[in-house]
Amino acid sequence: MSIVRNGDDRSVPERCSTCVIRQSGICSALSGEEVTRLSRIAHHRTFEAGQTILSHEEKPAFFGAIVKGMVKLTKPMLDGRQQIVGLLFPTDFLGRPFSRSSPFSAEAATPTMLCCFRHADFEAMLASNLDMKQHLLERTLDTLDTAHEWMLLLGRKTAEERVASLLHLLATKATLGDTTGKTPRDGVSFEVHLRRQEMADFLGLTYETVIRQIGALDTRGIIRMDGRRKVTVPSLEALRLASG
Amino acid sequence: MSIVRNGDDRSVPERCSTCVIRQSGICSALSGEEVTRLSRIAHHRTFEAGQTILSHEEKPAFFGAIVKGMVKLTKPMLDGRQQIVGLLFPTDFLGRPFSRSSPFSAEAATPTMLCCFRHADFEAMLASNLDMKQHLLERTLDTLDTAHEWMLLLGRKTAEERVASLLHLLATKATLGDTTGKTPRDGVSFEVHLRRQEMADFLGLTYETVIRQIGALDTRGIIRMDGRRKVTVPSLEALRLASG
DNA sequence: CGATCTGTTGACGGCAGTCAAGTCAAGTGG
DNA sequence: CCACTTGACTTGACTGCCGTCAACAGATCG
Repeated sequence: MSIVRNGDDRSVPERCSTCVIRQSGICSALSGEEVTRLSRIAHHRTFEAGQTILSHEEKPAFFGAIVKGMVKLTKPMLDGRQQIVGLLFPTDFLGRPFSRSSPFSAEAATPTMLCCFRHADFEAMLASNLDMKQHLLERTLDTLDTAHEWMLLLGRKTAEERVASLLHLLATKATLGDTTGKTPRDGVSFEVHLRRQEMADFLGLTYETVIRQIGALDTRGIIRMDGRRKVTVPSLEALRLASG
Repeated sequence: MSIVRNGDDRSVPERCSTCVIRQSGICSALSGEEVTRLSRIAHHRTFEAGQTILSHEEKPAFFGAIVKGMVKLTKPMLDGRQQIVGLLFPTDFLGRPFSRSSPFSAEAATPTMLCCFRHADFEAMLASNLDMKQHLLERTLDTLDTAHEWMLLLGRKTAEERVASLLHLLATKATLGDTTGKTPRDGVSFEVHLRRQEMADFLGLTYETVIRQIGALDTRGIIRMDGRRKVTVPSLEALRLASG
């Protein structure tokens, strides 16, 4: 095994065919033979929590697929206000093809592993592989749908509904991690890896308000906090109702 | 000329090659020969202001490109709150390919003309025409970028900054209509075709607040209102600064 | 054991929402 | 032509949700 430095692990994925995101990542559009070709231009990189992956307005060096962890996309204002415009989870695609500069910056929210492709390599592959382009188009359309959902949240939902929405999203993503295949009817537990300030930046609130609304949801029995990070949701349906 | 009924003008565009959006619409990805093919499956439809084009959660019957007018995309909540998640202008693409149902409803905000393609026809054309798919992908990525901009607005901007941002957008779109080719240094005038409530639904505010912030921008000299719809912007740059 | 970062709680204030009149413009019908 | 209606817009008074400011608690680490 090669030594892994943060953000700079150049090792080639040993076998794309056994990769955890092979079935649903951008590479799922490829045939077995093509994946072999892909493995030649792909390399894994790891990032610590808090480490910057792409900087706003800079030309990005690479594209990537999230293999493990969570990535947040943020847009800044001149005076320091900022908004998180996207959260990426395993199999999600990171990067902005066909643009000179990234319209957002990307930061690892948890320890993260990416499967990266150099800019030129990836766009060449896109040009020659139609299924991959199709896959990327469908992914982008889905991302646009979720962006619209969050616009509804930011424009019209109350603070409590916003916090409930975020926790519902995180609960859902955490459940997906389980390979049991069934949705648990009662009791979902998971860890919130976002700090209060990050939750606030995602929800268009202040971190004090996030804290208070978490408290309110706890009091109402819709969630149960166990320490600062562990959340238990007795009923996903109740949480969904609370999210508007 | 055939008789045009609202929303039901089935006439074939006489000559796509002379269409106002030929240079930059979805059809700009097509060669001269292909456009001839396109003109066989395209038909124009007109809509009055306020008329519904696509209903939320219903299977859309067609896709289209905006030829003239303005279309708003809205997402509703169960209790009546709603958020406008997109405004479409000439050359913009309307519809959600690869989805059984539309995640938003579309309504004509002004008298509007669309160039429509039936669902099946369009997806067939998309499958066989790679440049068209490429064009749609790039358009979708651009749309996603603007959605991110509006998330920043909805999450972090003040009421005055929001109203200024919308007026700046409308001023810019109105200027594009001019074929002078140059950006006017001083004095842009245009009509706001959105009602106050619609502006509020786009900005995540109430219509009373929109009215007050328009008044505030007028008082500050950043815009000048002439009646209820006519807006004059002495300096686009000043308006941009006021929009955060 | 202090330094630092994150999270929590309380007091207070302001921006924007809510509620309620009232104005204006356009249309309708007697 | 005028009374009446309707819908969009405007203005004012008041409220409250959430932001601001500040103090404090816990956790982690050198």
